[in-house]
Amino acid sequence: MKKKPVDQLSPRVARAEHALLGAEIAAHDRAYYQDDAPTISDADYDALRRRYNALEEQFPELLTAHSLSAKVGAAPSQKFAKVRHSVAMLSLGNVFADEEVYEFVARVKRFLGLAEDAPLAFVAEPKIDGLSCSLRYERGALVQAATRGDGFEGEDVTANVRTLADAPKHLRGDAPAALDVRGEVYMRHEDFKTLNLRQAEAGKPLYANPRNAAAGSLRQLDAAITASRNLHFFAYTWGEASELPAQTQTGMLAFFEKAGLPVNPLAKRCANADEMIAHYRLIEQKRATLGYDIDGVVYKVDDIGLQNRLGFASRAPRWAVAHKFPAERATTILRDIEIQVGRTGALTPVARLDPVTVGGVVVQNATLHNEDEIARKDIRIGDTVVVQRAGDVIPQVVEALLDKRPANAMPYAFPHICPACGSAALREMDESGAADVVRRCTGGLICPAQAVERLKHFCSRLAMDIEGLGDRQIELFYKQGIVKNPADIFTLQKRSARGAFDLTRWEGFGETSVRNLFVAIEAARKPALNRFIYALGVRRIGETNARRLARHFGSFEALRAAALTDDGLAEINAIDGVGAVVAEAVVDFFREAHNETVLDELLAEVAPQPMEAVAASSPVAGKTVVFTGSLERLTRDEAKAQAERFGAKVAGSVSKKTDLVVAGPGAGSKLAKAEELGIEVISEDDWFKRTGQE
DNA sequence: TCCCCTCGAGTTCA
DNA sequence: CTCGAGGGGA
Repeated sequence: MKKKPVDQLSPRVARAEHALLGAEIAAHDRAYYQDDAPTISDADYDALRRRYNALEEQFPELLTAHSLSAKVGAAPSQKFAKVRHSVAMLSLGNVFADEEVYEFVARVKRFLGLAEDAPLAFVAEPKIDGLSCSLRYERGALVQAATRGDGFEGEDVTANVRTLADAPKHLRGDAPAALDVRGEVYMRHEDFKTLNLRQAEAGKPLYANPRNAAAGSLRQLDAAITASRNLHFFAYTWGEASELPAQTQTGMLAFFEKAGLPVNPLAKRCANADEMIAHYRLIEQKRATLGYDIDGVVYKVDDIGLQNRLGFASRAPRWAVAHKFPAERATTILRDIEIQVGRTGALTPVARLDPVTVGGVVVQNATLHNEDEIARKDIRIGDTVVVQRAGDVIPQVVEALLDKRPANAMPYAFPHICPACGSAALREMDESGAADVVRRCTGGLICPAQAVERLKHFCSRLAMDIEGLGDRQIELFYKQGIVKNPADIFTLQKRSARGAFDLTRWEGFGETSVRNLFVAIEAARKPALNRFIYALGVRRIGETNARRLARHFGSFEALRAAALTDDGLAEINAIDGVGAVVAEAVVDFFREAHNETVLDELLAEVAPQPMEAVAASSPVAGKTVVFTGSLERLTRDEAKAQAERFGAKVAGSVSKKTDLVVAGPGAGSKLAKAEELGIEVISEDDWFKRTGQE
């Protein structure tokens, strides 16, 4: 059915269609997000969405009728219980080039204090493109299975995993009292094909790729459906274990195999980087004939003792890395370049593309990063461009194909005024005269785009976490003029009661949802100090720096008072991890006259909670430690990593700020200095005892 | 002064 | 998830 262009509709017809579309999209959203069973194709869904948005653009009054917005991205499915992983399921670092593999090996050796040419064995195994799962075995019996989730908490899919032939109910032979077996649930190509044929016959939607099919099949309410999907499993690592049956990765794989768990046959022990890369090439060659999807090769240090010594950097283990196959690419036409204005005024160019499938996903937008990026790649509107999904997720424009460029294509002129408020958009210079890569709107307080983005940030999950005040609601409230700054959120109810406006008459805000919104707002009146500081959106103050400030000052008043004095600037600057630039940003924020007013208004409504004193969770927390002499059980890097894990700060030299010196044999001047200053000196063994490691 | 790591900010899609 | 830049150790 061909629909009339939106600009030919009467407002009445538009309203009716908008309402119908809203209901339809909401139903699809529910099917997709909550039931894991999309009822239409992505393309059809996108068409509905586009039409819906076009209606709103043409008839802005429809924005008040937003029954849809409240539901999008709403609470995840409740049908699976949550499972907390006792050992987190982390992701891996990625490398793409051979060169980086050599660097990885060198980095590992350096951390372990090994010579460059010292022997060190790794295991190389295919990286299966499925979904990670943790299978808990107690006394050899499968008792629970959980998805990865966010790495810390997943979903309980025990009933479904029990239907997998690859997941034995009982392990063969001797098994530890408790063992989390981890691996990948995946679907083979032939099963994927059969499944989609069946879906098509039943008039059901097709799965985009085997991974989605595996994910959709595992997260079924009815385990009988999972059983019919013929999912497979490879074991390749473990989480919590009462005891380990082996001391190496290869040993563990052998144990898995003996216990009746499938292990990928292409896992191979390699003596050095050259062998690892050779095995990568071999796997790459076999990729097409494996019968299942893989997206790279994983290298792990074989020795588990060494794995433990290496430990984890912030997000990923130091002892493993994924060598990814080159990202899949596609070509499409760049129709337009749109400029978005961020909370800090940053102008970000986004490419609007003709829809194209890349790696099983339809891509229509891709970030172009910044002005220089567009110029460097000489990307022009109308160009045929190559698109890839970086790290498998974020689409990016790789290059423009010059031989397909339309003759009239002009170099892209990046706007020098803000598209939202018309203010000049400038690139800040640092002292050396180098221009910042980002061009920023200077409209600051008068720019509506920045104001809205700041409000969204204020309400967001990691900040004030006000449920019911999502992006759409904030845009609406701002547009309607009832929320202009953060304090306005907290006076909504009062003003509503006075009859300044009636939310319940705005479609999409029934009495219940308005009541819930007000409850959520009330609940946000006593935020944790760190969240409150983060919510203010001070430049350069993200989650971590906000926490550092909160911990140091303990109360908002203390922070604010300090920011207004010169000594305060120095004090902020002295906080570990906070330097001159960040301290300056904090002080600038509090000294801005408009911010003072906004803060006063906000603090009349909200009481950020003082922080409890920094928890002394370990005996060395908060202490400054110096390691000296030759350590026999730890390398310097390890010692440092350990100390930081226990909340201590590591310094390179002994001063009166030092709390503890850990001295090995041969300690010289540092030890003497420590004794001179009367600082406590302990041995390496004492360190292990002190930190409760033995 | 250089280099490495961490942090902030911005973004996509399903 | 990635890029750029700040912070801090060498």
